Amino acid sequence: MANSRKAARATEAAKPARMNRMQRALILKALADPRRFELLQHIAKAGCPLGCSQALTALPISAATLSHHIKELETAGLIAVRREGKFHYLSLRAGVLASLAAGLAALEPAASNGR
Amino acid sequence: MANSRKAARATEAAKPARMNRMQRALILKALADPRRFELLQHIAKAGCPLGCSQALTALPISAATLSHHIKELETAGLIAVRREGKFHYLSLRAGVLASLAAGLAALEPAASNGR
DNA sequence: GAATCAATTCGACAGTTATCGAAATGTCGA
DNA sequence: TCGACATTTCGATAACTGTCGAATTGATTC
Repeated sequence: MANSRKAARATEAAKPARMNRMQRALILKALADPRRFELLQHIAKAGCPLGCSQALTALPISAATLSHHIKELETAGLIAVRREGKFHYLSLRAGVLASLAAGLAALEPAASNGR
Repeated sequence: MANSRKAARATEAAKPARMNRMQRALILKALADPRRFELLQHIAKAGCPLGCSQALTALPISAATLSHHIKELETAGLIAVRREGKFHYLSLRAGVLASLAAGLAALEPAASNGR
């Protein structure tokens, strides 16, 4: 037991860590809502952390709903929220989407083999 | 000549075609349910097309529920159902998961790569 | 045709979720 | 402290979804 293989955290983004099914289900559920996906896209494209107000102007939803979606994305581990006084800034958490993508792609049987 | 991408149609699985957001939302929704994901995993692992009855013995759900999940996966375009007389066989549709995975991975800003 | 098995559809129910307005919390400047 | 602004929480509602048993459709065999 004691599989402590989590110490290699040097460069911080190139490792698609394996994720368990609970985590995966959370993430997929978070991504499955179109508004939430759109929000995530905005965060991803922004380059710098995105302010909530900017997100609010970019999406046709109320502040309450935005807050709800932010919480979902954060709970899923997809984004990080930096709270700085009055403002909150949203940014992608590196590696999570890559992990998921790797896991999904791995389901396919290598594609180009004959049958 | 300019469209050399179309010419590579022979082997037919190595190019992640772009998918629109409606399609993507459908697929993500289909994947977001744990049972459905498990079913998809079974189909993927099976190698040969999986019979409904086999799927039914592999999952702790009723036939009605299985049928519902199969329809969801099929509607999303994730699986193909070959109907052969009394029996139906489920198989992965190649390229769909890969497409989705590519799209998701592309959201991340390539992290530590010089690009 | 009748019986049988596989799969789907129907009708219903329980649990979840996206959404909003209103109220509350928290932060900052005057 | 007060007021203005950003964000969250609360309460409620409508819509959706997973689930099942029962009824149905469809194919095969007797």
